Amino acid sequence: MKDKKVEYNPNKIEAHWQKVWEKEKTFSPDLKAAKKPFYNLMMFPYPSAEGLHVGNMYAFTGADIYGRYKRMQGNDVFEPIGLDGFGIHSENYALRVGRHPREQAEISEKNFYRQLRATGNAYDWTRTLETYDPDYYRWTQWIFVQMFKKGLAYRKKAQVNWCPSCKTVLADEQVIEGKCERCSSIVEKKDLEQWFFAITKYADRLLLGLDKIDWPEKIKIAQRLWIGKSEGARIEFVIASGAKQSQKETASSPSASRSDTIEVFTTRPDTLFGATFMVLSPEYPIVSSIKDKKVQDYVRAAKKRTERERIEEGKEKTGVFSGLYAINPVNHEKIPVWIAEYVLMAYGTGAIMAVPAHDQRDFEFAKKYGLPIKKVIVEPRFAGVIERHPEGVINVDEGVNGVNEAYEGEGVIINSSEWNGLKVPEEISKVVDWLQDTGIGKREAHYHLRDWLISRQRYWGPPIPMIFCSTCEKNGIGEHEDTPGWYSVTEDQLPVLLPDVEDWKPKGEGTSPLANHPEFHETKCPSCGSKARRETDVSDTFLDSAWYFFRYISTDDKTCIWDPERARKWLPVNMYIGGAEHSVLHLLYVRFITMAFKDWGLISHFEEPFPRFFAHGLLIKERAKMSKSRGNVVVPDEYIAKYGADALRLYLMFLGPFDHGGDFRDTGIEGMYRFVKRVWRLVTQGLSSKDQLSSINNQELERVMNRAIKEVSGDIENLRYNTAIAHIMEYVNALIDFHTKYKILDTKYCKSLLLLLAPFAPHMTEELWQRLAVSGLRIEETNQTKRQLPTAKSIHFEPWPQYDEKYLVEKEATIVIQVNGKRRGEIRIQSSESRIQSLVEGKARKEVEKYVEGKDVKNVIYIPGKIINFVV
RNA sequence: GCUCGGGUGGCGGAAUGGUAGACGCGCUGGCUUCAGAAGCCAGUGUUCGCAAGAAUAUGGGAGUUCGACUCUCCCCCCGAGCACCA
Repeated sequence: MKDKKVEYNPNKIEAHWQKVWEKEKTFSPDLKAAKKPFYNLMMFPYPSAEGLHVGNMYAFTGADIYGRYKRMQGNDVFEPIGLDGFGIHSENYALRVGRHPREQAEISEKNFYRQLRATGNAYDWTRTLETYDPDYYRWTQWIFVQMFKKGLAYRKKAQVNWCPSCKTVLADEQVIEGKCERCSSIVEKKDLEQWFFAITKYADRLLLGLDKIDWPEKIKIAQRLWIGKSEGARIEFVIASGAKQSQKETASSPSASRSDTIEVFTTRPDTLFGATFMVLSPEYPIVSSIKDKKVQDYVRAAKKRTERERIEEGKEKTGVFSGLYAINPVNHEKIPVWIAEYVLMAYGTGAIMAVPAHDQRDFEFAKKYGLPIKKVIVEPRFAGVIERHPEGVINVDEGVNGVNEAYEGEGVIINSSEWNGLKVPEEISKVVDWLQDTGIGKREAHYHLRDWLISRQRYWGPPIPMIFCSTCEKNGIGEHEDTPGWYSVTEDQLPVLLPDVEDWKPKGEGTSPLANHPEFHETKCPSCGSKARRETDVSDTFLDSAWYFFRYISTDDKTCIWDPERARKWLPVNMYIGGAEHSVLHLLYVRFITMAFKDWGLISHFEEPFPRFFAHGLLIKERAKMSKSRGNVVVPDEYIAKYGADALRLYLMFLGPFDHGGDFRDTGIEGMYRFVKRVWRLVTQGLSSKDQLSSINNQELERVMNRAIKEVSGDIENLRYNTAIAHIMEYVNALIDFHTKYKILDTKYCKSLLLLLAPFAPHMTEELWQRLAVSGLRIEETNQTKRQLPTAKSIHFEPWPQYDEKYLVEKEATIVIQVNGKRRGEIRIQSSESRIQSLVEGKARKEVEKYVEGKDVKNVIYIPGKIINFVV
């Protein structure tokens, strides 16, 4: 080439376009005027000062590509970014580096935003938000106040998860395998009074809503299991009179309203006749009133162990007889009441009816302590036998003695008077109806989901906007009748500012550092005016991130939580992309908060915040998750400096399917950098005018282009970026071959190539697009030192290329010939002829004569245009 | 223990009933160069063979089918989530 070569210089190009896009507000849609709003959102990042690593970049780039594709399809795409920098994650980082969280937040913010800019994502930089900004957390606090006003926020003394290292309580969702979600310390149980959000009131809606949303099945299943609905019945057992314990009424608990009965929850009311004993959890209220020394020793030993120890001690069940008896309400048998660890206070009523014949745990317990086992369900194949025994009593001991497991499968009820012959599980419902009619029990569902423990004994978070007045408490007055002494902070007093204090580190005494600051917590009661105290705990980080996408649409308006008109236009979020690790944390909380907003009338046209969610895979390094402690965190900066963000974006997306993640090894980046340079060279050197082309038959090229458009479009729509890039590469290879052969190339092929590549490599495609617009044909070195603002419309607003089916058909078809399913040859044939089977068969037959010769052709299978198989 | 993903060349992966290994990395040989880089050309699952060619091959085993990486059943291995939930 004689032309002056135009060198590819990614650093220069990328910095230039990033500046231009931000200055021109290229990716800041007019939220009011937009005609085709498309809210493209990536999961909220929390910034640490190590900053953004390639794992984050992997996720964000994948989300950005989708947004850019939607923009080129004519949508007004809104792609905001912000920082979830309030809360325990950020505070723990500040602790580690020994800097005040506020100071650290400033450093992290600057660094994180710088890195995010360098990745070239199409963020709307005019609408960033940070959760630690008082203009933001004012509304987080406002949400808390609304929760309190609607009775969804309440205080309760309960056994809660306590992380001894983070020195705070945690929600159930934040305990992973008995360990702290943040620091992996073993979580302890503590009896503390805390604030909760009543997410369980939404359990059924959270469950039902899953059927209506387009989320990965995996995530939906995880949420279903977490919500964990089990349907059954609550059944009351009366304690047999004659038990001489003095039963003092203990602290009122919903599960033990009366001390002379024991209520149980069971999913198998059909086995009630088989209940031969009962088991109470060691924490069950009446247990403490049993004076027996053996009982109290057992209970004390059990309580001393952590939950984790109890589980780790394995399947070996231990227990002690309480001395009490209860009456089985259906057959009036007197059955013993035991106390055992394997029954958990936290689930159901903390007491169970034990049916050893049909529950493996009860079975093991019964075997160990020699308790009776009564079979009340038989396998379906015995159904006929039961009909011949009107009493429904057959082989009571069959399958029990000498067998070492309970029968938990489906079957038919026996030994249960009028229930005999009912099929289970199909007819359990009839049993429950019967129990309801006779007043023995009532239909009930229980959930694994617990209320969301929202308070944290930490500094770096939004102070919970509540005030406690002991005077009012004494008088039994409060904002609600049932919350004496407690008042929410009035709206005009929000935000309750987090004060700058020196002793911000967690103390571990069950209170927040703010408890040491009277200047913060001393206040006046909003009702009676006497001395009162502010709540000093802060709220959970997950509350900050549970509503951020509402705020993005109105960051310019400080007078309301969001502009309702914009909400109607922009919400719900069209596409949400993030990690699967939040399936039962963030993604559940967000759905709950959104449903609450709907009930409060803040929104009306939706209650699922994310109708479409895509879970990307995890980018790992050397087969392990990137983490500071492993020392395998890869930062994108040096790669961007060396190869440019465009090459790195392409490399990351080419690694494998976006929902699978991948292992980051930098060997492949070189190859991708070469690819980017090849494209650059092709477009800068290879263009000629149309007239020169008239003599060359470029039908094949036309087909390749249309095919590329079709494949790339479909792949991006399904977020299959790796194959999209592969198809772009095939297209590039075809263009280079053509150019090598004829030395010319029609500009339109280069243009379509740039358009297809634009979402992946936004900077270099913009640069080439703009140069093409200026020069029309041949790109030469322009005066780079005096760059002007773009003269043409940004490539990122150009319409996405369309393909035409008619160019996709090949003139010649290759038909593979098989004999008995084995490939034996192939023929090429005019596409028009491929429809005529006899013709194809004849030609194919000749081709594979040596394999068919002298044999009977029993069958010929022909798939037009693809394959022909002779069966001999 | 239960639930959900996976298992394909030296590597990442493609192909969801019709030519297994697209696309890329790596590697081998060649061209170009003073040299390097970059670039270009050819090759690259395994076994036998100088070659033509043949056999064989998608964790293992069985099955359905004219035809199976793809569907069904059993087993092995890896990863993720939940876990004494009554």
